[in-house]
Amino acid sequence: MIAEIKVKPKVESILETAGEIFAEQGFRKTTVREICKRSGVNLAAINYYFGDKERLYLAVLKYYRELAIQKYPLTFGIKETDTPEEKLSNFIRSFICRFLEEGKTALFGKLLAREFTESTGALDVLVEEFIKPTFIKLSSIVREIVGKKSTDQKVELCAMSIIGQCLYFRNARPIVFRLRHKEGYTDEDIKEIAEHIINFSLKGLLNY
Amino acid sequence: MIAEIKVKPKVESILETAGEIFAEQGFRKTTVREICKRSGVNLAAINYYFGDKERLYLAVLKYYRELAIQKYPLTFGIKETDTPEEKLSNFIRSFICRFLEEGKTALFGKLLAREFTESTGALDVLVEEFIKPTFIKLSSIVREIVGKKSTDQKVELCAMSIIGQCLYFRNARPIVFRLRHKEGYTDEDIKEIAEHIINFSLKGLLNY
Amino acid sequence: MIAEIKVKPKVESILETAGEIFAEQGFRKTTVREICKRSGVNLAAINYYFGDKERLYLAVLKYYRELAIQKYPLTFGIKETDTPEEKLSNFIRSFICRFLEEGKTALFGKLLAREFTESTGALDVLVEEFIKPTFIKLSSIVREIVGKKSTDQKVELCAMSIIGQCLYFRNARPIVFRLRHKEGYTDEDIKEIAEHIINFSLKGLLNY
Amino acid sequence: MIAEIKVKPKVESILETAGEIFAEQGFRKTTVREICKRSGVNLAAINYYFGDKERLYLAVLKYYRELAIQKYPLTFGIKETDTPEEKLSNFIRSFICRFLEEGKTALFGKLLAREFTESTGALDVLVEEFIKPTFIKLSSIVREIVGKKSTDQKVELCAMSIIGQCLYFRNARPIVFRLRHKEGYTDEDIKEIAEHIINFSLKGLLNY
DNA sequence: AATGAATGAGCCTTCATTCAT
DNA sequence: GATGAATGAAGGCTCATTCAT
Repeated sequence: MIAEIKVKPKVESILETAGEIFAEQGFRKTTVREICKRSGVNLAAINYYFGDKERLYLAVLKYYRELAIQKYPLTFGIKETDTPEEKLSNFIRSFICRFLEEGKTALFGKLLAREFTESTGALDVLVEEFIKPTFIKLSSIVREIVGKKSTDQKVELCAMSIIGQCLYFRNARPIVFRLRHKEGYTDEDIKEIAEHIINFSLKGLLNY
Repeated sequence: MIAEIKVKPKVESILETAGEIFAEQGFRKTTVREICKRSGVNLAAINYYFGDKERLYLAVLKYYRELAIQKYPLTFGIKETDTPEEKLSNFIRSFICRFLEEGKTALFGKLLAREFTESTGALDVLVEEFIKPTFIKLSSIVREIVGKKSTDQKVELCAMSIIGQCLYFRNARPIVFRLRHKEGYTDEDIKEIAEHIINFSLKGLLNY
Repeated sequence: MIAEIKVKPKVESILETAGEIFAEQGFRKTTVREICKRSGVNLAAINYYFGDKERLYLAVLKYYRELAIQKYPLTFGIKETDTPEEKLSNFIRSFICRFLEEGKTALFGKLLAREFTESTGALDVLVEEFIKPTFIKLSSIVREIVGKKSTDQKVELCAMSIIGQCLYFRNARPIVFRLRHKEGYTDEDIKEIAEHIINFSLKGLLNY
Repeated sequence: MIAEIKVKPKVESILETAGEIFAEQGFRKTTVREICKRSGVNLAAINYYFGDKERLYLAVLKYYRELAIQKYPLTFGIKETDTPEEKLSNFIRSFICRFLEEGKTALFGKLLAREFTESTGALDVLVEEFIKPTFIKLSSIVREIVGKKSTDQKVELCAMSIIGQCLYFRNARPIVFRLRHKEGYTDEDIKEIAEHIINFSLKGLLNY
């Protein structure tokens, strides 16, 4: 029946298209005209649904964040019964997947990465709601591994070393591909990268 | 003699100012108007000297790259007589300084970082002339440390782990500062970060 | 009974709100959005009830004209038994009150004043149905005072001199307040103005 | 010679055209597009020369004010040797001419009148620099006529009565023409109006 | 009868670029 | 060689209006 063909609500369609374009071109370069055109809606629609370009951008960020969290919950697939080393491994695997995999969730990573160099004011919320919790989670795992003797300062630096490695493969993608003469990560690549970071980091944490 | 007072050529003045603004605001947000105003030159000067905004940007990149290389040669302060571990230490210290220190050279780091997310076509040259040599240098050091048994693939991953850590502290600056409630790195901070990465990485490289 | 609580019809609610906003901001600056919002009706209601913004405006003008006439009939509180001088005095007092008093009726004065500088096509009707009768009334009073010797031309000029004075205190309000460093007319002010105009005009009419 | 044909500077051309349109349609209704089109300049010219629409408007006001003052100096053709009555007569004649005559100077009157009902923020300056001086001038003449016994308050009201009459014939123009079935004032009309107001007002001022 | 959703036209402004001198 | 004057293209946004229900 015709009635069953439920059209994807216009709002969602705009959010998705806008997300792609924002991720690809950045906030400034992106024009609302293009978003509307590619979404098949009127130029005034963005004003109608979101108020203005900036609030659309914030909505996009929120939308993709939800999507990302839904697929990769902030627990990072960690069970309380895991050993500290297992926890770290799971964290890294989950983190890597979240950001390196292609698809909608990777898009959030792209948007996030853009905020680092071209902050639009949305960064504060993102840090508070997304990055900080992740960082705290990782720090607690690191603490379990290095034990109580280490200073908080050192734990923090170690956590950053781990995050830094993971993000490099996502942020420096254009570089990596140029060095490797490739055009994308295969699932195999991703797995290999994750295992490497796990191995490298676990050793790095020894005797801290 | 009056004649000897050589005014800094207009071109150079534009390059410097433009670099600051590009680094601070990114390519798109930067307007030629602002560059001209802050350089004290006519609005048409940029088109006259450089053709257009994009070619000015490329010139800026080139200019600051020269400056950076001049201050921190691509040898990274490494002597052939150093032990492999010393070489790595020196490399990391040099790399960290190059990108974390404030001043004109750090500016190149900023510009570079922007290219990652907001590539303007200049990236190819930068990779070839700047990033690749750096990466090859680091890889050869890693190779010395892990020995000949390891695969090239593994060496490459290790090199990336090291670069990733170093760059995190520069690219994720806004995050780091938000997490630490600070506003910049002191010389002490930079030193501490460098030593941490050296320590973490040397252990990470064990038994590869 | 519930049924007896007769809600003020939506149409009237719109007319009142619209009148206030039109008077305050003028036709162009006023947006249908604001009218709808402040009236608590749907954005489409105005087009539904009135056709478009302009026809709403005309309806508003008509609505407030009725209200004004209802409160201050076009007789201007003049009795046929009054002496000509009493008639003029009453006319001026009534006219001044009509336009200087605050409240809904003054609102009509505001709308009218706007039509002078920002005519929307409604002026013709207003002149015919409202201004002309007033002017004819005043002219007949003036004629009674100056006697039959004077020309119609002169009578007309005198009537205009009187109207001009009255309107000045309403149209030039922003100026008057700036000159006097006040923010509105008190009842005392209005009375004083009326008496002044009566006095000034009666003398002005002598020997015409 | 071609060289002698001195083109009217573009800026002035814009000011003139803009003045006409602003006077005719008001600030809001006027579009920069139309101004540019009728001035034969590019759409961006207004931004280039004036910054934005509002600053263009202020420039227009200033331009026409200068023109008006140049033609009708603020002395109002009054000599110190005149009797008070002559001074008032000259003031009124000058004032009437200034605002009723057709042409560029009348345009300033139009713009001024608009500010009364559709103030754009420029009113403050206009009051201070133009209206207040005029009012003070008139008040001093009135004072000379009524003598020292009268209160300042009464002098002020009388001055307003005079101004009110004069302005009525300009602001209520559309009404006057509709009542008289005419389409403009002839020089004869203007003269007659002036003499009427002089006569009416001089008598009105008696025994104050 | 009444409305929430959606639209089209148009406006002001900005910006890189060009042109005449 | 260098610049002040001027421009064309495009962008974000606002607003009255319409349409499907």
